[in-house]
Amino acid sequence: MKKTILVFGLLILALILLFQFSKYTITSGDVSTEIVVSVIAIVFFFVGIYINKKSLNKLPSETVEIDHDKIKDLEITSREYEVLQCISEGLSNKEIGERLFLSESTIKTHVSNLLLKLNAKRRTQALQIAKSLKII
Amino acid sequence: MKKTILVFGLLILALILLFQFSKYTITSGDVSTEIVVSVIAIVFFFVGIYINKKSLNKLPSETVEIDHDKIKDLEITSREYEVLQCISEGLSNKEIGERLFLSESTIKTHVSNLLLKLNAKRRTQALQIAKSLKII
DNA sequence: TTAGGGGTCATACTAAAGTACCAACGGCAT
DNA sequence: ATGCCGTTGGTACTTTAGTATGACCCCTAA
Repeated sequence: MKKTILVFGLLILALILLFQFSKYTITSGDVSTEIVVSVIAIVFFFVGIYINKKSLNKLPSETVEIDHDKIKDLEITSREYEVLQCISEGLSNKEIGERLFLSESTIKTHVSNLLLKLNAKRRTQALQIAKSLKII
Repeated sequence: MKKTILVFGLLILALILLFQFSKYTITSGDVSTEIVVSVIAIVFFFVGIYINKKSLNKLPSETVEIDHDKIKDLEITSREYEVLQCISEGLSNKEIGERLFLSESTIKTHVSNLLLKLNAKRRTQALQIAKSLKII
């Protein structure tokens, strides 16, 4: 946090200096206007990129597109997919049953089928596989 | 793709116009230098942000930064963290033990401590919590 | 040197997960 | 209408996960 303040402080200082410098050079006529304008443009262009990168790092922005075709390829049914989503939320079979108004037996059936279709031995492995396949 | 070319074409055109406009206004002296420089700075600042966003969208860029401070805050030890990573790979306690050359008992101890520290009831829930905390 | 923390391991137990098999119902296509 | 498939649910069982407790070792800070 202190580092961020320091960086931004130096940045603003540098920009003010650049600003004053450009004013001076343009009015004095030592350097051509094109070059000064170009320098300002380039500097602020990269400042924009830098600030943008910083702000993007703070938001997570998890843009993971779900591969619906893959789900169909694996012959995962809609119910099974619902159960898979519940598993990824860390719910137990009992809790999944309560959420979907089904018995724990049914959830076990769905989970077993899911493990077969995802070729997993455990629900945690199913999660890892499903993520690598961009299913969840 | 055609859209991208169109957008960039218009952008470059606008920038050239802005460039010429700034040259004209500075040399003619109608508008103060400060304002022209400010306009150029602001415009290129946002152009930088825009270009950066565009380029970032093209790469998938799974930039999930791990929050090491959080790990320390939760008092998760290095061994426990290793076990957590193994869990996220879908390994069983036995398999984790084999990978880390430890007994299954030890893994169970670490897992239990992890669940306490992450305030989770199950390993799947621990995964979900750890992900939300940007620990894994 | 002693207390505390991290790491290791064990036993004994309960709870949850997972497997196997069976059964029933409804929709849908041949 | 006959068969397939998805969905639901059950029983019975094995395996894995998780808890509780105690023990030992090593290192480090007080």
